[in-house]
Amino acid sequence: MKITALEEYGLRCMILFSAAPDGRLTLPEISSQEGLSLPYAGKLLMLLKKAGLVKAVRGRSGGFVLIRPPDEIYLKEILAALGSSLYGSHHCDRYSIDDESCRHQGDCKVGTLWGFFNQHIQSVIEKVTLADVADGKLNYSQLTNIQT
Amino acid sequence: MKITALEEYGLRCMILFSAAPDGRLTLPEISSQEGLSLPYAGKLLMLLKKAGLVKAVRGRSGGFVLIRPPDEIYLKEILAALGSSLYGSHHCDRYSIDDESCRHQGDCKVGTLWGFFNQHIQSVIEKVTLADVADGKLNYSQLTNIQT
DNA sequence: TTATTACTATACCAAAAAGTATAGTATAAA
DNA sequence: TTTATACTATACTTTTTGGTATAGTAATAA
Repeated sequence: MKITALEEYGLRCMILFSAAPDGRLTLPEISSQEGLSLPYAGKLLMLLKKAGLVKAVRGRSGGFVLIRPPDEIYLKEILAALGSSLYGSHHCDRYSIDDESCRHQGDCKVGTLWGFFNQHIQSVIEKVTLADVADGKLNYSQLTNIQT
Repeated sequence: MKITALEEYGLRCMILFSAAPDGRLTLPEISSQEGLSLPYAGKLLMLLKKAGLVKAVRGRSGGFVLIRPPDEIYLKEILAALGSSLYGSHHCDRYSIDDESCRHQGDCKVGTLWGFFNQHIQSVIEKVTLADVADGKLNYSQLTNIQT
């Protein structure tokens, strides 16, 4: 199982906004603070913008700002903008050998397992906000209680 | 977040053994039952063999068998044989831009988050066996209770 | 003993993800 | 109005993962 680079760096960028004095960051600032190349930072911010999480101001004194305060932005939105979930409808498309449908249609043992993992992760990220993560005060038992 | 192809297909192969009449399967059998090419099935079984989960018998009436009964093989062993965990020591190596160490050394917000997800997954797979998965009788609340 | 069937190993090709290069458009300050 | 600074878009290169091809070794049944 893997975290993708987009998820890793994209989330790091979002966290930067929480700590930014006036909530505004330019690409050069993001790039240098996270040690990313400028075009790559641009690529990440475009993804976040298309998902409606940040808005961009062009021109000389431009930059990016969060569309909402950090405590109103859920991790689920951020991660959805940067990649796909651990297990979803796309999964069987990807891993089916037969042309039309998965060989394990209707009785997919591994799918059930991945589904459980995904279910847990979704239940966490739909309740945890960007502010929670940026504060650095999350703890494990808190997260496992979150799902009810 | 993604499940790798090795994890997907490798686990499917392990499940096959649970259902095999005498517990023995040849590569051609595995290949045809899972719809994988013969060399690819071979690659998967070599990984599982190197991890000490199956043993191979060469020659005309050869094949593979599980090294232990399915209820004594834990998912953790299988998944470890097929790939790396969602979050571990390798993570910061991979995603550090600066040459020597990660830029977020000692205060990695995203690392904390991934760590929690990983912690949950590990707590499940170290207690669930291949037999549990093959039986298809797992359920979500059972899995969330398993971690204590 | 020989042919068949099976595992084993290595090299190779293809596709997707990761990351870079470059050229352009918009805006505000000088 | 010009220039500097910032966002935007597209094409390209590199690396990793996914998957194939092929040649070889081992063991058994005829």
